[in-house]
Amino acid sequence: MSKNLVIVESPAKARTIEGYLGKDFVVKSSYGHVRDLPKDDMAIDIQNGFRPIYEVTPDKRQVISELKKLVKESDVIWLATDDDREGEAISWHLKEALGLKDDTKRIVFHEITKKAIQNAIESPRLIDIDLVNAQQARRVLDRLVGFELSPVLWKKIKSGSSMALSAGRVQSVAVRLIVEREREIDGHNTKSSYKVTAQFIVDNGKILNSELPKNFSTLDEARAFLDKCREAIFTIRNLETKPAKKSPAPPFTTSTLQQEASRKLSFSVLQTMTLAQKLYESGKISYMRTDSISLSQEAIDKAKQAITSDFGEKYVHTRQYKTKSESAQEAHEAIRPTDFSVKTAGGDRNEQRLYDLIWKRSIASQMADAQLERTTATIGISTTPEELIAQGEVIKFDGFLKVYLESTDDEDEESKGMLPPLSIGQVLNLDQMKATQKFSRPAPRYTEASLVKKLEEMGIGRPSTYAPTISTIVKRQYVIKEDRPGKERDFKELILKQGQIQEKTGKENYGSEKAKLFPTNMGLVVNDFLVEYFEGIVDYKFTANVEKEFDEIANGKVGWQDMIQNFYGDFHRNVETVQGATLTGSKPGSRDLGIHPESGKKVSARLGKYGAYVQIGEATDEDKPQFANLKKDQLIESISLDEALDLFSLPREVGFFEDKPMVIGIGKYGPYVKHDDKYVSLSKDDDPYTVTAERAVELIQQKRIENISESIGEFEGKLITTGKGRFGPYVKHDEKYISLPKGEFPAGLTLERAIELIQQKRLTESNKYIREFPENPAVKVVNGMYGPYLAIGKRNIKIPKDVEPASLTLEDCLKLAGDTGGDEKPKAKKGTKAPAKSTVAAKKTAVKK
DNA sequence: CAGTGAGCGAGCTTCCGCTTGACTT
Repeated sequence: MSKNLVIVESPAKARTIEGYLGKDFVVKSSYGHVRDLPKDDMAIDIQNGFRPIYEVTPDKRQVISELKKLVKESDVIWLATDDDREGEAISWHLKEALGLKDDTKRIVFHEITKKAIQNAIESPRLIDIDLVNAQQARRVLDRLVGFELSPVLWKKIKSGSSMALSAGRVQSVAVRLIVEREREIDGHNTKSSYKVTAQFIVDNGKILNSELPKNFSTLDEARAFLDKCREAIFTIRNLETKPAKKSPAPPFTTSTLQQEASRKLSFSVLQTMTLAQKLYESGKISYMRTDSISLSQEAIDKAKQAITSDFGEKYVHTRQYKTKSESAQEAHEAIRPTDFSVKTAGGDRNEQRLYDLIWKRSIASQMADAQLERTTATIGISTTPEELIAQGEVIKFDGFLKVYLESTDDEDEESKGMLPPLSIGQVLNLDQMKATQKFSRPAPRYTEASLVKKLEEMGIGRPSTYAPTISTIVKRQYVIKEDRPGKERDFKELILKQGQIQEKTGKENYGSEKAKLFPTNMGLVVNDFLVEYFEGIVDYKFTANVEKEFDEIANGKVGWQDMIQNFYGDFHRNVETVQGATLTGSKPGSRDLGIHPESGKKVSARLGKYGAYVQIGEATDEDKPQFANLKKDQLIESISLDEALDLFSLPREVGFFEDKPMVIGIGKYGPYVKHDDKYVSLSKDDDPYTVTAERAVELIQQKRIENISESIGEFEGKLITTGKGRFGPYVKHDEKYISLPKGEFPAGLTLERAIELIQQKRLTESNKYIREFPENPAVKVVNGMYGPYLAIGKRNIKIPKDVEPASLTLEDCLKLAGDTGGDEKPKAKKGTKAPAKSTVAAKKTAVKK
């Protein structure tokens, strides 16, 4: 009986598969990639065919050493990493790192079913070195681009270790999309037109809504039309009923899951992925990082069963969806429940909500089309050839909509409702007709999820990187995700009622944004720089083009080094040129705004180390130039001279309080009110440029209240006091301090609330220590944020999953401490700095062993 | 705790893609 070791990428997958394979098989996981280029060194021998110098990733050393042990004990090794470019490379790296033979068995499967695994075991192949080379080309290209481009930004735009700038094939395009969308919106020319709608009352008091297919471009035209309708007779000229159908959407991929969870549940892409990961680890859903929309036959059969038992057989319509995406690699199934008969996922509320979404979408994908009937009524007007149109929709058979209709949070599909009974020739009674001014809208700003959608459409990035890419561009402060209030505008409306036309002006709010991505000044500057000097890299088609070349490598038609050489020549020359050149034109991120009307000095907006600012005068002037920061949200490229000069109105006196002046300013720690030599920070919602004296007084008084400690009552015979200390506002009772939760202040704190907080704190305290030992008070079993751990003196030791923390004895604890005890190696100090790196990393070829 | 931005230059930073568990009041 031979012993088998199967290596997959994910531990959850390993657990499942082990169950399918029986006793002779041990299934372990590599936890993703095990070797990579070192983090802080180019590690590519450019002179020698771009030879990459890999190392076992530090956090994978243990994985590798454990796998090595198992390899020794096994007769047959099966490399079962994902069936895509990265997966093939992981197998190859495993082979190299574990010292396996070239003929090690490589197996692949696209679904985690017993049958699929057994089939795979029956038809092993060898590692596909061409595919591995395509991955190496991808890796080397990304490293070259990232590690040569980023330093150009440090040199030409801003350097500094905190919030370092960076550029890369994926992130820079993501930023570009956001920047260009913002400019599109900025340049949008709002046009208005007048939309005509009419409401009729039919025999039995029911209402018929209709509209004119065309809009009028001016108020006068709209008025002329309504004028004609004043005395008109309205007749049904035509009634047409057509069957229609709606089909369900395919089951989720990573990207569509992120979009839907964003729209329906308002989750961020990171939140969605974290929840999905939990569902995956607890065995509730299939793998969540996938670009495939197909389901295993087994899953389809199970879905069919579930639909039949829940809704009946006529609701079943199984389908196999095929991806339209060229970049899809389809190593996994679409995202689906592992068991369709399970409707609850356990875990917290949001896990359940996400699971519900996945369940519904997967089930719906295997359900019948909805059958509809659309009725169109054409309404003639006796005084003009124009016609009004009324449309209604009736669901004849709900099909998959049954699953969606159950959901309360589905609002994207507004149903049109039914038309009242009508007949041709019927004369209608006009209740009122309106011509309402409508404004054209610019393209919408990106949300995280719509950005992911766009990137996916362009074939940029992978399911595993969508969420991290967004984190990167936010962390670099190229973009910011936030809400912004809208503006108000007037709109005109003409109303025809009882033969009279009335003109009305209404107000509407427009342009308010929620959780949208906006470019920052830094994002604009870095993007413009890259577009100007490295257009080839931030070109939207760059990834698509290199992907084609990677495919050729994978097909064995092109050598990977040749491909990289071909790319690198021009790219590197360009890097050198831009590095060395004094940039033509003005410094990136600088813009002249005009002349200061009083002093005649030049006014300019620039990007500095601390952000964007406006400067009056030149550094070379006799007297020093004056500076002022731009407000949050103000962009260098769009600030006007007036807005810029307005920034110099700080610090300003807003008024007096208790005979002393209050001064508003902006300091190192943000906007403040200074009064009686004491500073009070403004709140986030206060604009220092417009804040009033009343508000300033309020802030000063609020601060006083917070700082004064006062007793608010007694509890268990001891005083409860509130106050503000080093760590913020607190409640104190029995010599113990409790920090107030965010948003709560001592000022409004009731005795009841204070007692609640004290009891809450006791509860968590009592839950915290799972076990204590009177014999040895230094040893405790503690419930920590990341699970139970053992605290012995100053050391903390994680308690293994298979140990029940509540039943540990003191001896167990000491043993646990002894097992994992002490031999922590001090990290080898990073070598004293190597001689200055030449521009290329040729030197690093010196063997690393 | 309540000012800084240029320039002089050393020394710091960085990519994309695959995975989860390490941080502990």
